[in-house]
Amino acid sequence: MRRSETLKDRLKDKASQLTPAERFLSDTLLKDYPMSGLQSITKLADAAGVSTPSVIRLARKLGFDGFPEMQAALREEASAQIKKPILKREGWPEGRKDSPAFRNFAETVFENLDQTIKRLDPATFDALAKALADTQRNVFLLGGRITRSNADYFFNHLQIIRPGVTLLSQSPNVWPQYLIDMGPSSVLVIFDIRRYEADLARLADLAKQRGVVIVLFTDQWGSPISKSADHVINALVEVPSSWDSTLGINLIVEALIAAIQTQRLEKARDRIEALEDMFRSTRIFRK
Amino acid sequence: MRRSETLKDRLKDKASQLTPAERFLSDTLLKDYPMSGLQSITKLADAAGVSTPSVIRLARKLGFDGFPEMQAALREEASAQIKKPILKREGWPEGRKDSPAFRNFAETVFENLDQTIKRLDPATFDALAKALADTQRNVFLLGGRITRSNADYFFNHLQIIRPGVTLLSQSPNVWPQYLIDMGPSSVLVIFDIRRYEADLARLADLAKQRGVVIVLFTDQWGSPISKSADHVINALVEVPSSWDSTLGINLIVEALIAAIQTQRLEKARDRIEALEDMFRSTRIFRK
DNA sequence: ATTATCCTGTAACAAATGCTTCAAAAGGGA
DNA sequence: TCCCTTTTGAAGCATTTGTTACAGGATAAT
Repeated sequence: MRRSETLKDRLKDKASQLTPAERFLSDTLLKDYPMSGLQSITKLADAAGVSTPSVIRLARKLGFDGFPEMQAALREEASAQIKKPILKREGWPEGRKDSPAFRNFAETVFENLDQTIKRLDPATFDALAKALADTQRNVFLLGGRITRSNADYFFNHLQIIRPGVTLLSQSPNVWPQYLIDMGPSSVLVIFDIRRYEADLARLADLAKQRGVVIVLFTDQWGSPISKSADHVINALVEVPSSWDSTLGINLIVEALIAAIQTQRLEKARDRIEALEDMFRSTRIFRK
Repeated sequence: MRRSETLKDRLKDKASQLTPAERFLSDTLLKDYPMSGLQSITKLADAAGVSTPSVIRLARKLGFDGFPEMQAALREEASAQIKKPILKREGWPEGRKDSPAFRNFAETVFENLDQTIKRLDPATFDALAKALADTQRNVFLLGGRITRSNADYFFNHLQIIRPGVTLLSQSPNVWPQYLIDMGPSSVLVIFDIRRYEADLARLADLAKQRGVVIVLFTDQWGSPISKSADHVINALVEVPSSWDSTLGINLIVEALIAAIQTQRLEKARDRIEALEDMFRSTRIFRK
């Protein structure tokens, strides 16, 4: 018997061989499919007006070892049905010679991105874009040991788009110098994923006391900073590797950059042009 | 607003007040929502890696009397969700309020990643991983104005995994100091996407003359450096934004990191442990 | 350092669940 | 009608589940 057979199908196949009591059950199972089958055996039996042994007999008749097995199959089935990805991709091309490890890695990354978007609260995203586009607010960014590059990437773009953006140094002992300039109209963007860093949490607390708006980019489990943060972005980071993947974080960062840029389109354009001019006139290495 | 609150919402509302164990649970619940919550409390606890009492505590914190109550609510919820949209099941979930711009952006990124992988030659990937795992070779990395963060990200990980890794300064006028140490057994990894930078090409040429193996991460059109590069990775970077997306590059970088790490597993482990020790003994900011 | 607080898992327990046995109904031909 | 087969639920049992109490362990505060 192949595994891909759905419970519905099995019921239909055996329909003619069912006893009256089993028919009641089948009816109940199909009535609120598949949820009715996910209750306890007692509740299901009651709902169908039969006894619990009848349920077990049906499960066996359908080819399962017992009721829990049937329920597990049902759960699996429903899970597969519900779990439609937002972002779907076609399969791998035939005849590719890349390693299973690579495929596995890539597949996981895709799922992570999908889940990251699913868990993202659109309101949070919009609020974030708005706050970061507001030039009345100063923006400070800081990453951890691994996420410092993500912070840098965000900083790099933000700095081009708008004024008042600062990337904090990696050395905690100079943070106070930045803290002194933070206030209620400031935004502090912190990146902190697994192996959460105590120093970052400490800084977040101090900033919080000064009324700073705190934005946190973290993993699916959430850094301790979640407690004091005003906005939290949870990105899935787990991949088959000794290292975590920050692609989910990058996705949101890039989307934010696009949104912010759009919000201050005209102003940003002038700024960028001015920047280009300066770049052109300060080349050193040339020729 | 009372009963209609979904478990997902409750989790989000209380997210900041959750303890670590509860965060693991929350993650597990959301991962295969809502099916993961329909198992027995034991299975759920196991899947999340916590104890059963923690599950009950979470259920209570979310406003339920106990685990069965929470499960019943979940079942109700799932039942409603399944029987409602018979047709419109795929794509973005109903009732999401995010902007069309965001959707568009996310979908484009996904296609880019997909295409980037399709265009990647597995042989190139393997050759790259092998070369970068070889400690006989010195590795130098350098990015452009935007891609410097990607270079930094790669550098950050490589440096932890293996010795002999150098990130070149952004200032072209100090590059000669690095060039002097490059030879036929060196690898130079350059990131150069649209708005290709002449300085980078110049450096690549000089390095090429010294027999350096040149690895290039670029966009779909290809930086001029492609000509002198030994290995080229083309990532799609175009998104509905004023800025290019470097997610494709990051994907390959992360996959490479995983592959390299795997290749020198034992040696890397010792190195990482030694690093951890040093980190622990050099904390400054604490208290 | 020491204390207090919070977090979390172990262990014990009660309450169900899932299953087996068995005898009573319910048909179904002679 | 009788006898035989099939179907069914009641009762009892072992397991598993959901819950409580408690104590070790981690954190933070003093």
